[in-house]
Amino acid sequence: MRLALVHELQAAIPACVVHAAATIATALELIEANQFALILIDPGLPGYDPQSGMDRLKTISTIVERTPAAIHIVITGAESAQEWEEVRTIGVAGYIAKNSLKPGTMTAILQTIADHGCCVGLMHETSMSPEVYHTVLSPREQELVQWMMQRPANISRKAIYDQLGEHLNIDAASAERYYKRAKAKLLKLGQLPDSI
Amino acid sequence: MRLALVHELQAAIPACVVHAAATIATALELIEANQFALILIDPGLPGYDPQSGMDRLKTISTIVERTPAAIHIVITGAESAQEWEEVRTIGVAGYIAKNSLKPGTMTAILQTIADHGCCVGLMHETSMSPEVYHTVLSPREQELVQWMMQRPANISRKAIYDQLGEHLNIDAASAERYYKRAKAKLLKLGQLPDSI
DNA sequence: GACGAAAGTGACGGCGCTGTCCCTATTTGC
DNA sequence: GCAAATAGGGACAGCGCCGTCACTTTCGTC
Repeated sequence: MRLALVHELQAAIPACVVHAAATIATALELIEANQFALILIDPGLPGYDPQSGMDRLKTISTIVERTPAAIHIVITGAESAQEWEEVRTIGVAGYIAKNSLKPGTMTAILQTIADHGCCVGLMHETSMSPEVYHTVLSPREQELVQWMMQRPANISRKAIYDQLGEHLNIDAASAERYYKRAKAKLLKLGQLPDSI
Repeated sequence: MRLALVHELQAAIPACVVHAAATIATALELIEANQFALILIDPGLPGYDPQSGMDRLKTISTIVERTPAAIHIVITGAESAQEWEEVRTIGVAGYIAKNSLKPGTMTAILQTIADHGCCVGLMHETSMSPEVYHTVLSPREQELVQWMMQRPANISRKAIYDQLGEHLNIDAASAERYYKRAKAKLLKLGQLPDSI
């Protein structure tokens, strides 16, 4: 889980160094030994950390107080607008619900913080369409299949190719070829979804 | 977060197809449209799902009842030995705490289920050493640096190379070269950690 | 002074993913 | 019927990661 966050961060910030801590104790060691520009805090479940009986708010404020030079973002599983208000007064710049953390969201969040000084929030899942992942497909192929499966019936495939070309900065023709290769792979392995 | 789980699964099971659902509603659609061999359930935070007021146990039992042919594993953030006992009687084969979910754990869990029929549990973090991730390093290099930083003072680097060679099925000499290349990269970019 | 452990550097083949280009049937719509 | 969209397959260069081989230098110790 930590790793997933690290990857999101690395995707959002090219050429960065990320330190991760499993417990509050190690986190406190880290912020004493290093100067961080950005700190993500996941307070974990209430009263979870075995090392200390600290609760969520105490955990957050402790870290924020000891690192006044850094920008702070709280990642939480149990989102709460009230908590967001509370941590905001402490000096936290962002508050993200894990549920709204899709690939790329981190980039957007950081951008918003950079622009509007601080302050971002939480939104609920909008796309509830199921997701399918095939190990035989490369990431690009995977993405193409994903997009194509979400295509509304009244839109031509060609339009999707164009969209994708723009979105990924590649030729629409290349996008087309990706999709075809992906489909061929799935067909050969008998993993052809009905929805294609 | 879902993605992280999917990746763990894909790493554990070569050549598989993974379906993922963001909500119980979509999950129920999926299990009606497909025949699954393995089902991971993350009941989420208590009373979280906006679509239904189902609580954790109800969510789990609903899914288990409707898919008698599948093996079920529950992934939870708020681990509880009592809950594990409860879901076990329902027919759940595994119970994993998110905190003990390190890369590779999934493989071990599935192996244990395959061997011992069912039944796996939860253990707390043992290694609390901090983790560092550099975008400039390739995964292999990253791993090498990680290992080397955890080296006890009384063990020669050569011994680590041998360990790694065995662990990764590569030449100890190659491991040595990886480490050196990684160090060179970090040095050139001024990101040299003190602990090397 | 000699010898071995450790450090630093350069180069190479293999492989998979990416993005591109080209060519041919079949189906769909006007 | 004709044109455009859809479907299918084959080839290629670039690039990064992986694993390997070889060579030089520095340091500490015996």
